[in-house]
Amino acid sequence: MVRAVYDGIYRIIRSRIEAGDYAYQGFLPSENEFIAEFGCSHNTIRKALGLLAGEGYVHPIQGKGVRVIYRPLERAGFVLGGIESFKETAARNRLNVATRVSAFHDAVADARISKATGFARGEELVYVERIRLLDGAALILDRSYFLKSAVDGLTPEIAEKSIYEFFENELGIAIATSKRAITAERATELDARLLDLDGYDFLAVVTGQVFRSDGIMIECTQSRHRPDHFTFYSTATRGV
Amino acid sequence: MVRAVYDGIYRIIRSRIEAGDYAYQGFLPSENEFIAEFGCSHNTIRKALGLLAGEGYVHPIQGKGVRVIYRPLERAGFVLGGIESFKETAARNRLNVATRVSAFHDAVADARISKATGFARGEELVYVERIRLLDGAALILDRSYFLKSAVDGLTPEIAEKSIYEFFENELGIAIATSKRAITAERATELDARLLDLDGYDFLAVVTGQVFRSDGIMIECTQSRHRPDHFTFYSTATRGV
DNA sequence: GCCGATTTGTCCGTATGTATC
DNA sequence: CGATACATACGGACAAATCGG
Repeated sequence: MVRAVYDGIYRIIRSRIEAGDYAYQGFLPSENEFIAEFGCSHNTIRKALGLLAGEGYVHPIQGKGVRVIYRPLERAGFVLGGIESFKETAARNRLNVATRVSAFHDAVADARISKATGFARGEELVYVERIRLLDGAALILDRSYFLKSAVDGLTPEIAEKSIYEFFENELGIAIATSKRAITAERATELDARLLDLDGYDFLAVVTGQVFRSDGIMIECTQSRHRPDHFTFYSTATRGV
Repeated sequence: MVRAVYDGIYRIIRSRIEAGDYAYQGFLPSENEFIAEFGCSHNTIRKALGLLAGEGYVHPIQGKGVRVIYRPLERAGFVLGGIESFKETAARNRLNVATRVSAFHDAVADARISKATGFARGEELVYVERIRLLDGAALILDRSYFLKSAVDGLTPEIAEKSIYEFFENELGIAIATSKRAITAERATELDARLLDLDGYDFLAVVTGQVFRSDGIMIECTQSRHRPDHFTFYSTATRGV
């Protein structure tokens, strides 16, 4: 895929910030300096800087400059908040990761499922239950409903690897938008049976809907995390 | 403050979506139709639509249109994920809300505080501990450090009302960016003493940093929520 | 399969407003 | 006041995806 100009510039500036080339609390070069460096237009630079601001790397101040507010994360754990798959996350954190599929069967959205997931009543689905292991400990329980028509050819073997890779490489599906809700809940019998709770009797729960690039919801997943390995990061910006 | 054109258009379209004028899974009018309606340029409409997409209201599909993916929330609780104050949230949910200040004193950032909050060592701070009551039940414990130089004139009486209103109206401070991390944690002795835990022994914890519009961090707050009243919403978009 | 109309995506150049110093 | 820097808005051009004939 050929990348857009603004995306390339965004990545370059982001990597410089992460490398510390631009100091925390310092200012980036001005927009005009970037225009001179990259040979692009005002709007293109602004789009790249807008992405960085939206992700909490920088903060623009009218009349002064664009301040760097990024610092490396201190607490270990999963970096969420953007769209990042389990495998990507594990790789970033250099952990030994495995997935075990504990259930895999078809289902039809009845009233209960429809209310919980947002799929329409009667929709044909596939139910997948996965356990995520880090360095041998079962830390995450994923319970997913997929839109059956969208994941034709999905097997337990594929689910053990990465369903996202299957989406993108085999089915050519581009994931675009996802919505998540984070809550904290008491661990259930099922959680206790499938996870290494290590004394914990509560979990951090992420319930998410995934939309294909044509806007159709194709997945609703509930991820139940042992709390000591879970952190969800989020950045918000108020319209000035 | 005079609002920007794109912001007004964004609000109009958003309110139509929330009112159901544009159906879930249906398409918005095309960009050209909006241009005709609002009498503005292509880019201005795109900026408004970009805001809606970023907040999970719509999902644009190249060559087809902009699909509505918003639906009213089902689960009661706090709407977070954007920047919304406790009072705004309570008003939206029509709850009877009160705040009690349980501690209020100056502090200096030592090694421990500096590591936990991100304030520099030696920085002069104000520590504020607040309990949020909904319909008489103590559900949330807020423990905040403020940059002393930025909140001059802050009193316990003001903290009982809204510190954000104090920021914006008295001090003329505009809050711009905030970063948050969500975790689930075991309730402490302090939590049990100050909150109505109602049998729960764990909490949803939001640790957040607030940046003033000049990019300086002025607040670091940890909000500890009883889990049955807490939900954090988030929308993510993967760069196509 | 091709072509043309429609729609969103990207990029440019320019102008003007507003805040900071 | 002027210089600098970010913010907003416009108009135009072309690319890419979709859909219907």
